[in-house]
Amino acid sequence: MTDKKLRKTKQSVNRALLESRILRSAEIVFASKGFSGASMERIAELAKISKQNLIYYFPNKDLLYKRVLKEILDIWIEKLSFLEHQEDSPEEVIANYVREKMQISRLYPNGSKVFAHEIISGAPVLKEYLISHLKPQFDRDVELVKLWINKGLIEEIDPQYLFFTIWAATQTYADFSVQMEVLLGKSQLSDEDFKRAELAVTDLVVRAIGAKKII
Amino acid sequence: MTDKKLRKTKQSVNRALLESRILRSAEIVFASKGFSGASMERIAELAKISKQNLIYYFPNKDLLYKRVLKEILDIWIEKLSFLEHQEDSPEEVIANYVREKMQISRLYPNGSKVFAHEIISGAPVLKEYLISHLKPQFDRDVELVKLWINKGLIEEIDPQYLFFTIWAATQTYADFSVQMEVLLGKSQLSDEDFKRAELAVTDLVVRAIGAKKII
DNA sequence: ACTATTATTTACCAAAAGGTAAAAATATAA
DNA sequence: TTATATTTTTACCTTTTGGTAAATAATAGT
Repeated sequence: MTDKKLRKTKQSVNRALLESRILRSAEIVFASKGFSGASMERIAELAKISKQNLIYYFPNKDLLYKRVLKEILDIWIEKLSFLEHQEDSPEEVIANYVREKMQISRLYPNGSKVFAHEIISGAPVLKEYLISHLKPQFDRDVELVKLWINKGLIEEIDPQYLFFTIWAATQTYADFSVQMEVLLGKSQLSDEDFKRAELAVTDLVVRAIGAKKII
Repeated sequence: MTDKKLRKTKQSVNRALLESRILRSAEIVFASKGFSGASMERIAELAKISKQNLIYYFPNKDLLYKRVLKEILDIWIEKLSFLEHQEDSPEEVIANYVREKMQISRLYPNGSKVFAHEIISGAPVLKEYLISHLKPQFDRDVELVKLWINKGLIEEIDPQYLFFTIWAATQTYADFSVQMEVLLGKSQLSDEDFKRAELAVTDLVVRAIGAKKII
């Protein structure tokens, strides 16, 4: 008997496709309504299946919510490793970091919003994760920045608040996009807008840490 | 007959007190659960009255929500007028602006969070307000910054993105406070933390616009 | 003291929503 | 082709919740 799980049967392929379609739909609904405001009915509707069928794939709302959160966290972990490019100069590392973070806001606005809702609500689901995963990485990254300062590579700046600022300044392009659209008089932020934003934020941070301007 | 509305009878005093107690409770619940997740029952419970009694004061949830939003917007309008201190230097104006915005995050974290939930959710209630009130003020403020640049008072910087960054960097101390608490290893952010954050953000922005450091 | 107004409680309801159970339909393995 | 496993649909149930209606209590005005 061939392995049930690994064989790419018609069913297993469809299942994978459908699951990711559901996750995308869920992301959209959670982003725009928050956990409580998101209904399984609405998520199912977006995914073009029945509510009962949705429940067949994700037995309950909590589980679905956690899966959506996990997806965006996985992306962050994968792309936002501050220490991977230690050989680069501080400017390059930071510029790259800002670029990656901004890319995520661009490519995964809904996941970012779900995360934002969760944190603003007091991180009822993610608090443990923040403690066990994010904090250790944060502490390491802070140490690296301190090292840069001690070596005189960048200006004296509080590393912790530097990170908070970078996160806020990049995350805002996902979370507060509606406000920006209104203020910029556009119905949607364009690639151009994101490119300019990326430059503006990078520039601002690089200037602030006293590193040379890049370009 | 003396004016019913203006006389400070026992009832009218209690009413005012109770209404503000309700609004504070509502703010807390909307902040931590979002609009849909907030129940009238829970708000009433926090305000120590019955649900029916709550409904007597605020006939429906939408209205209550709008009142909570209005409160925080009024505070912002009152405190965040960029043009009021035109006689000051750019550094002073911006430093003052950052300080005020940070104060609001400090003093009204729940209102700030309610606003954040609303915007992240696509501003279903506030969109019109943003267009009619915020945009005009934004446009004026942007013009002032452009003037500064043209006069050579500050470095060339994109004014729009400068504002987005300031807002994000200050707002984050209200919205993402839980994340910071975890990362800083504290159960609550202290006055000291906010003071340091204020300095860090001010410093960062002031450096970035190429103005002299203030202290 | 009596009346009118305001505040609070009690009783109730309809809609929404998460979820269970089981039948029916479809696909896969032999 | 037939038995088995997977997927989808149908029917239904319970809890939560925003809200209505009306009775009761408390306060204010005369």
